[in-house]
Amino acid sequence: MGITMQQLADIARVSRATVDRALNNRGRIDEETAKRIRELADKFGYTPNIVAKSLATRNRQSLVSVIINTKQNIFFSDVIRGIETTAREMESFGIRTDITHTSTDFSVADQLHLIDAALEAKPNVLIITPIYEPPIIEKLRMAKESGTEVIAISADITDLDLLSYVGSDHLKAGRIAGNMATLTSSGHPHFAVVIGSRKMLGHKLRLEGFESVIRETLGNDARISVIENEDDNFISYDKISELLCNEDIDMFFFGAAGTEGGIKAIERHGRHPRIIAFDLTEFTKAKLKDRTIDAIIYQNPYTQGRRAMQIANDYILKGIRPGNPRHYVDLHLLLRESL
Amino acid sequence: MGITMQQLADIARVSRATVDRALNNRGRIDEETAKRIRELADKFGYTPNIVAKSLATRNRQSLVSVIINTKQNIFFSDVIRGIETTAREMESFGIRTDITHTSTDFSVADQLHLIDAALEAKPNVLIITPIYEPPIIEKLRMAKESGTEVIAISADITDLDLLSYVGSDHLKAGRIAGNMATLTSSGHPHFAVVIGSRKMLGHKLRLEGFESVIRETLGNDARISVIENEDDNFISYDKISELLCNEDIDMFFFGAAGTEGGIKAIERHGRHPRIIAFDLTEFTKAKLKDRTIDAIIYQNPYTQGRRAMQIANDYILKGIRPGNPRHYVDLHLLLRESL
DNA sequence: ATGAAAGCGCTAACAT
DNA sequence: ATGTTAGCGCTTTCAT
Repeated sequence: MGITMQQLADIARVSRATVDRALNNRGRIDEETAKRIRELADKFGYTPNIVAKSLATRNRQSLVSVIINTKQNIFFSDVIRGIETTAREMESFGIRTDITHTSTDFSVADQLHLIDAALEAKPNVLIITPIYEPPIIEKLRMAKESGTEVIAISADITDLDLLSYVGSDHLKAGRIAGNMATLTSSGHPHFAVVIGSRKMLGHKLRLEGFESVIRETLGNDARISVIENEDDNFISYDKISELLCNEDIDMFFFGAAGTEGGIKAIERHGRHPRIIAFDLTEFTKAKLKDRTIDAIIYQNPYTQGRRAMQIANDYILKGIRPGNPRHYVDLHLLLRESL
Repeated sequence: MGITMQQLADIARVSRATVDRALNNRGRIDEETAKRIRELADKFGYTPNIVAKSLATRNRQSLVSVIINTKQNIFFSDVIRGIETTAREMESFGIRTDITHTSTDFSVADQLHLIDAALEAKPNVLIITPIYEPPIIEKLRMAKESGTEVIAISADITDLDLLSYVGSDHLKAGRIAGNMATLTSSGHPHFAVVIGSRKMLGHKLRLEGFESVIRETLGNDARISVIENEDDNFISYDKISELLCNEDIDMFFFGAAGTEGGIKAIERHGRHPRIIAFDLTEFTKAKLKDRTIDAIIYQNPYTQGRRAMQIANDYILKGIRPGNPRHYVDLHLLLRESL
């Protein structure tokens, strides 16, 4: 435990207020004394007591605003749980959290409105799953200019100076799936990768990751078929049914939505290819349990929510900006016995 | 944000001190008023501000003592990192942490001495990797009686009323390894499980977990050979060399130490069985990278350290005792691409 | 440019 | 049995 502000003030023969001015660059202080105090602080290893600090500033209520879609996906309800748990812990520190749940898929215009509404309250940090469109990006840029830092969660935005992106490394997720695929197959396997669309960055990256590992490991001994199902279970069902009529697939990698339709098609067809899926839903969990699915790549939604909040809190409480603005949450490979 | 203690006092028409007495059972108060205040607190949803609380009690310095062996295993240096990181965060809350590193394998007598030394300072919580011997258990029981709660980390103790055991579920670890084994083999596989000794609880459980999954999944189609290497690399090398001369092993599961010797034997022999190992060391990491090892079961040592400290802190700061005294940290299955 | 003093929500020693 | 008061380490307003 280092020295206190009062002790430092005594050493420097000034008052606490002066130490405060020197260390927090509040101006109205002689640059000489300021420098002297800073050196002394350094020498004696002074570190502010964050508990006392937040007690003192608790009237100056900080605010974190969160805009996230609840219903679209079970994934997000776990993200929200992570956010809420952390929010409760931070209340004692005088940090309030305002969560806007959006219950349906929303348009760019909708999200713009929500952002505007959230910014009214002048939050210190805005946590959002942004739609990747120019008007949104522009709006978020303005938010930052007016003093609200932005954290993108679960969906990245590259052309904006974010406080952080918190989410998963999709390329890596694809590589892990590919790694598992090579371990669980032999001979000249034929793999099928099912995604929503190559136009979606996350999906595209997962596919690339998968393909690259397969090529590096098996070269041309393996074949890869790609199915784009527009995240729709029925398209998924139809396309996979068709594929199975013509080809002998050894393993499926479901890299996005439409897993249920796809697996239904596989079951109807009566074969037992290996299956790797993405994310833990009621459905994938049940299918992992009954051994239909062999492995699941898990993106840790709860942790994503928690980390985003922790980054917001560290920024508000200690003024810390993360060294690396891309915060990738660990990806886990779950087997039946991991549950 | 709920109401403050002062507000509650005003509502109840008493002083803050009385509210304090009522809510913290400090006695010297009329049972009637106490009850009335508790009801009021409930009604208005009063929750103590933990920040103010710890500021107020920071002179009453709480202490967490830690006894852990550093050098024996890289595993523990990660546990310690987790402990130290959390310790630093808690300093502002007036919780000091005292870590005793023990640099070599130690005897029961050594550990008894260390416990005695640690207890001198009357810590609120003692975090320790206990040796499972009666004198140690007896000593820890006394610690608890004299007001020091005990957290066992990475090694469980069953016949003692611990604040918590933090570590991994060895049976589950074995089952995950078995699960991976079934996924990566076909036909009538022959598995070899390498442990230190069946006499060590953790090793025995991992073996049992592995065997049970294999039996459930493959029945008698699979064969399992067990090797006990006394955690010694040379014994490991010899026994595995011998095994490989006589048998055709499809997969090895290294469930404890002696992995390096064992893998050396396998490499000398020139075969390429699948290999699943335990824990992330420099060696296993390198072998996972170069594809000698296919998968690693990871016990999250860092998280173990962190969780143990969090449990200690919650107990000290909020008086919370975990509902379940067995806190199992998530087990992760790592592939080459997970690194 | 610097200091004094009040206050954040709580605990604890000291009255009454 | 209950109240008063002085802190805990910091920020902030108001004097000087």
